[in-house]
Amino acid sequence: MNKIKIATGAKPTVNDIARHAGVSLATVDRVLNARPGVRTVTIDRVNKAINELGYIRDTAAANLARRRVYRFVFLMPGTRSEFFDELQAQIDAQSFALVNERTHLRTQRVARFDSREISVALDSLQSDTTDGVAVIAPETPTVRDAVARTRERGIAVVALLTDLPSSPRDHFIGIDNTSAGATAAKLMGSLTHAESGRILVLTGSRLSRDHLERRHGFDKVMAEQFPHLSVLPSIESRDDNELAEKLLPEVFSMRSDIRGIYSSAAGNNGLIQFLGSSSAKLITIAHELTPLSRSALQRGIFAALISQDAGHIVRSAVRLMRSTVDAVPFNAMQERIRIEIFLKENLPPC
Amino acid sequence: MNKIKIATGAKPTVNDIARHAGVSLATVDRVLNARPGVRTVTIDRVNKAINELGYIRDTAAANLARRRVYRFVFLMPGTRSEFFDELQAQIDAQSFALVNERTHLRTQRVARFDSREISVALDSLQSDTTDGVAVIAPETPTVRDAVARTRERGIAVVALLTDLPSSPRDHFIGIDNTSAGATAAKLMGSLTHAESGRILVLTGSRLSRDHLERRHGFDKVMAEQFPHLSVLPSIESRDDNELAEKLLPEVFSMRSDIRGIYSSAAGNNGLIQFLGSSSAKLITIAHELTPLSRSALQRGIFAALISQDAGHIVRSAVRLMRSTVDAVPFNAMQERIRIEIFLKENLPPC
DNA sequence: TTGAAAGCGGTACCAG
DNA sequence: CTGGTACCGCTTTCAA
Repeated sequence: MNKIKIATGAKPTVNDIARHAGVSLATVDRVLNARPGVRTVTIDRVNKAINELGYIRDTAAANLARRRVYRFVFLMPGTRSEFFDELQAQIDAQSFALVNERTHLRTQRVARFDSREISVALDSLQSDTTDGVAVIAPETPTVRDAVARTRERGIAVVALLTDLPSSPRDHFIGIDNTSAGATAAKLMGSLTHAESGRILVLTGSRLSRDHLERRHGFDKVMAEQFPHLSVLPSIESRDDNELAEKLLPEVFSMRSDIRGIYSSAAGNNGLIQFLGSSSAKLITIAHELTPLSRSALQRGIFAALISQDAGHIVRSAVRLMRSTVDAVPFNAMQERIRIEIFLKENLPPC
Repeated sequence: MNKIKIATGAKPTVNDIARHAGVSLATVDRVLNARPGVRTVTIDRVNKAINELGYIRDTAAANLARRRVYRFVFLMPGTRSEFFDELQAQIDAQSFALVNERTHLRTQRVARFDSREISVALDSLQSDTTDGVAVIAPETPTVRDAVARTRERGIAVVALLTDLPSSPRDHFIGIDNTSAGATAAKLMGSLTHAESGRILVLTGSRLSRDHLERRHGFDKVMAEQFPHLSVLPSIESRDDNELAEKLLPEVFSMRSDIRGIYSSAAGNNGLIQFLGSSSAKLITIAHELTPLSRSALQRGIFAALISQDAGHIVRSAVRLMRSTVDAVPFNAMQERIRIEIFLKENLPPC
């Protein structure tokens, strides 16, 4: 069975391989890194030694000798939101923590959440200064082509938050938004003990794939499991103030049978303001754990929160870009971003 | 403000420090590692250079030169359960993944979940073969003393799953079980739409601190928020079969007003068996995402699951043991284990 | 097609 | 108390 691998106690090194195969260090290295200029017979000898000794390359030492550094950029929409701020904070934190892992992070913001601008930004990335990019972008042909060009230049591309399945991105890091919407619906239906009534849905940009998916998942579960509650058409506002001061008061003055609100967008400021001053007894479910939403949950203004961990997303993106450029495998389980549910009871401290 | 740190582009190395301070490499190393035999004035010169150049030590290179290896052991109760199996699987997976991070993991099982045996196992750990231990143990004076002795021998000790707050353990890796119980209660109360009725609680060992805490958190929230549902005294069984074949049928034959079951223990096998064959319409909430519980959730036998990520726990334990032995800081946010809530809708695929 | 030797950023032993 | 130097495991010229 295990006649392979002589357990000498110590892990074999390139020197052991060289000696065992009767070649020099340089040749072992050539084989290890698939460099040209080695006879097939020699390659075989080296590989035989590698297998027999059970050699595993020490990546830390290799990176040291190679003076390898990873230069990654996070391409983010200029749109401000508490969640993007949190993401930015996590990038900065990692950026600092990663200096002694030879990994450099930088953030680049494009003015708007716009295919054209994002594609220009992607095209401006040079492979001699950038090894990988994590991009938050809508799924459009323009973006798809820019992603393809970027990868062709030898830059790893990972999609953040919203997937680009039609693009040749290397990985997607984020949640399944259809499931997230479905989860919100299940919570909404369970927490609302009314016999009947309506549910209001607040959405971000109707153009954004993730919001559509959330809405879709939400509607499906509401219809299937909670038919006594009917879901109103989405309302979309350009900014938080407009929502609080105009749209919401308008809707509530017209209808008195609204039992719950599902806010699938990122900004909750206006909503929280409105709820704080309103006397309506509502079940409100929103997305993303932020200082504002945490406080709303704690005060009972929000009933539940669906979230994705910004720190995890950033760390995952870095690991995946690294494993892409190194062409090494990664731990799929560790990189899976969870759809987190927060109630007041399981809110992490601090 | 930032007159410090000359941005030469490249990160300064020990050589730069030595040159800048006008001393040798060896002296820089002595200062860096707080080794004796350096004049205060020289120490100051070196530290000045370190600050001026903004030196950050390359841990990978240091570990290479030092030929440092980390040898950690996971001390687990022999008690089998799906969750412990998952934990074991994650340890094995990490063990493999960590070979080229110079980290060796091994598992040691004690026959029973017993203070005495655990303390004997801890005492048998030698600091020349072990750098750290992650231990799952009940909080007793015996364990506390063994933990103290182990740390005195220079071995890092972290508590897994159940905290040992009165022990001098270096870290606790796990969830707040009181909050976990509270979360279960909130879900139970929300998902049970009955006007009145009783809730059955199944517990593991009544001796285990985490089960007591879960029960406590559960009772508190039930009493405060759902007074129309009354919680029955815990029932505890020695094994899963006994539960399914004797205890549960007995209870249900005596009471017809049971609306929900909260299983705070780890084993769900017997419970699932019983529920599968029973016709009672119940809301059941259990702990830990495992193949069995996942399937039960998917089939609607369980309404919700409270869980903690075994992979995360193992990775966290390793990182914390490492940062303890190296006496370097760690990222508290990353090490915080979340109280995860799973509904059918947000179950991760696969 | 192959090998010798000089590092990468640190550590640690030995001499002075 | 301080400096010189070999070396950790691997990569990379430069010659042969």
